[in-house]
Amino acid sequence: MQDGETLTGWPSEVADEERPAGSREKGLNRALNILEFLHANQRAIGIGDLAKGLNAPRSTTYTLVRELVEAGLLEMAGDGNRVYFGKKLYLYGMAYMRGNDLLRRGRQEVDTLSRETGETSELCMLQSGRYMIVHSSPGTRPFRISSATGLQIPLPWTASGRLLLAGLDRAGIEAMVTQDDLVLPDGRKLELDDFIDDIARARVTGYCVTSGLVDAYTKCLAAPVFSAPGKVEATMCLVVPIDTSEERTGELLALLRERAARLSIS
Amino acid sequence: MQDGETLTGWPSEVADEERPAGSREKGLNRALNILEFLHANQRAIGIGDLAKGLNAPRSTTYTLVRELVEAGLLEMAGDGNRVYFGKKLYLYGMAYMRGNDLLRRGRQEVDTLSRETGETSELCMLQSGRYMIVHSSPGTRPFRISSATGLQIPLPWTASGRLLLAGLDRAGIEAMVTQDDLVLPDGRKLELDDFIDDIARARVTGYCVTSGLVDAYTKCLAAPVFSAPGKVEATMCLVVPIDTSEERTGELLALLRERAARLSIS
DNA sequence: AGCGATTGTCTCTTACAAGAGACGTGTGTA
DNA sequence: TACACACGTCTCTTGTAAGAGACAATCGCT
Repeated sequence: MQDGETLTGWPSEVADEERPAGSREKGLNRALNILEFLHANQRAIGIGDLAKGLNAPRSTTYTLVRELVEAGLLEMAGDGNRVYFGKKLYLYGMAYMRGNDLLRRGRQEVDTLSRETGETSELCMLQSGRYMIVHSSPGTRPFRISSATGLQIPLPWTASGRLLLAGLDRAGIEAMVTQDDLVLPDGRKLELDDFIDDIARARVTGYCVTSGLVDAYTKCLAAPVFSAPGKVEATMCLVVPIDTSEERTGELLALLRERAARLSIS
Repeated sequence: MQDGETLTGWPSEVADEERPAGSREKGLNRALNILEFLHANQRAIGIGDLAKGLNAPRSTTYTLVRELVEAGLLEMAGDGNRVYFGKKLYLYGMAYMRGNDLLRRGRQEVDTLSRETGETSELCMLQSGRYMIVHSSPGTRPFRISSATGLQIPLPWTASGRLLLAGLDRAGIEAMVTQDDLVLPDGRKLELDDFIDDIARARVTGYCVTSGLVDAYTKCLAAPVFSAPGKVEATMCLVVPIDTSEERTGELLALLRERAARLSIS
């Protein structure tokens, strides 16, 4: 470890999953873990630290990193022995965006919305069963509420989560949330049944508002983006201070729903 | 093959390289080839076609695709059995951009420059020894000269190529170009010595202009972006009609060099 | 200088993933 | 109805890549 800092944000999915023993691990998985680890830490990491952080043998890690660097998925960072994402990933990412109308237009709508309202606005999607902020535009308030794009958050913590699951039946929903997901950051525990009720309500009303869920100061307004009738592909949401007036909340919600609906005509 | 179309743009690096025999291939490499293949074709591809296109066994391809989809690097495209890039790649790509000042600022400069001049403007870098368009902004002419980002082009075909190699000695340059690279699209053959002279001249003057190299109708103006004194990290370039007047060319070049210099202060 | 920790490379073994191929199903067409 | 061809899944074998560990070189500390 170059600095005293411990490696925070260790994604539990990366390291453990079901681990039969100290058995061998496939190279591809190791490589995927490396990418995930770099993403979680958002900075260049030394190869040794990478091996430590992932419980991977040093020799293997060196080999993999070399291959990934040659392929252009990783690059050696300036000072010499640290690695971070490479140009190839940037290119693939741009290709994804080009090939994905919804994402491309969604980013624009979110940027516009946050400029018009001054509030933080986000585009969210499901990513392998978890809620994910795909694009976020910070807004102009003196104290911004910002969250990193790519952050994965338990579905029950968010308004968007309630909408994203609106297409599923009870069994489907249960399969998507673990017991841990129902525990909020401040320790409160949600009831699964309440959550399912929320989802049903969100499906009917076509929007969802939550207050003080992930933290005590914010309210979250979300509206669904449909890729097909009944199929929620994404959500747009606004993150506003919890003391925002009823009236303004109503205005914002109407605007948000209009924009989300516009995105849906795909 | 779903449609009658043949798979064009088969990247020769992907399929052959040195192939000892019908020997086994590492899973990671196969996966990297899949990504490269999708990038070359810029569209969703069926798993069967993927296997064909990469000379990979069908069973292996199914397994790999499943793993990559689970990891989020790939996604099943709408209709069911085709795959394309996934959200994870988008996120990694954005992380790369965030972590890379030069790229982030370079994109902005390029966009600005193309808006101000109305000409096509590009940001170029070296990517594992090849010239690559990292970002491109189309300009406002009725007939646009556009090239896909991520396209890899032989270094001797471009003005930027001459600048990107400005930091290398003769041996270094020779290592970067093959005989094939010296043959232009219209069949003309460049002399290696002429190319090396061009590079030396570009190093001294701090810019490079080429006319009618990749095609007969365009002129290419390029200026270097330095990451350290003498180290060319990228180039900005303008693609203009070949009959652009001396005077306007001079103006554009001056503007281009100013902007590239601004990027260099890093 | 003396010590411990880290870095990058290399060798050798064996656990296991890549691949061949069979199977059942679905789809288009003659 | 029969045929040819794709798709998706499964099983079994064996070639090989993951991993353990040794090594020299370098770094940072006292």
